[in-house]
Amino acid sequence: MKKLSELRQHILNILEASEIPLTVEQIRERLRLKPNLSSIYRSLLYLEETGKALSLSFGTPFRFYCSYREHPAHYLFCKRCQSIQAFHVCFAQEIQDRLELENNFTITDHVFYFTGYCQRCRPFEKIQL
Amino acid sequence: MKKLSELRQHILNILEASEIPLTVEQIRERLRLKPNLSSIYRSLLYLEETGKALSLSFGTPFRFYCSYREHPAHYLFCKRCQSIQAFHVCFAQEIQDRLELENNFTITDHVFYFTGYCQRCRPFEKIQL
DNA sequence: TTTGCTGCAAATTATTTGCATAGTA
DNA sequence: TACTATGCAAATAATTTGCAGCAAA
Repeated sequence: MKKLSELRQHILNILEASEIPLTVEQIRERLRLKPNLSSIYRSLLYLEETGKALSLSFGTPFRFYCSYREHPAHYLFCKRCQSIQAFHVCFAQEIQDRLELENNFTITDHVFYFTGYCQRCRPFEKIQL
Repeated sequence: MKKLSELRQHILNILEASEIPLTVEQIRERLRLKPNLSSIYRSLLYLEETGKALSLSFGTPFRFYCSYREHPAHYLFCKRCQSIQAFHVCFAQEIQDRLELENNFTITDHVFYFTGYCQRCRPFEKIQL
């Protein structure tokens, strides 16, 4: 019988306390006794499998994790400084039902984010390339 | 002066011919003379930097690439068989302007997909975990 | 001649896995 | 006792990088 161990519960609390998705490193920073990274990865896998958490990436090589309680949130991801802002306008539901019907698809989640340049990084936009 | 080399042009053609995003391996399959993977990665980086292509991931450890010509397309991604379907309802523009203004953010792209179970994999949904 | 593109091999990095140990019902 | 969680070290896999040779302006 699988259990929501102390570590898993702590990680879930951290995810629920954050408005934006966190990396594994950021989760570890927020844990007092620093568990092994593999334990964190395994905990996150468990939380995903039990539908308590969700992982996504913004095109970066590493993943971000968020709780379902905070979800559905949607994000602005800065391509330069990799900062994240959340916004809470969700119109996915409007088309979700139609998509499920038209495509014979069972939708469980969605991911929606914009990428670009945040306030600080706007001046650097034109410099790219 | 950087150039759209033959390889880069071929890769762009492949991306533009595909309705759904492709992995690096899938791109390589579609190229007659099989170039080195690192050359493909470098070409894709170039295409991204010049705003001709875009990469995303569906939570998988590997990335998918698509052309801007096909973009904005949006996807249904099956968590079980990893198949992709595209749909073309886009309502991002409606809120994009508002988000840019409210958050002092310059939006360049967006990524939007639903995950779940496709027609074939629906019977397996309940079996998970 | 200079600059940039490609192949090859090695390095890098996030993530996963095997195994031994510790914790818990 | 039996089962699950964790730490540690090693493995894996996608991607990146250094460098030499090649092609093009």
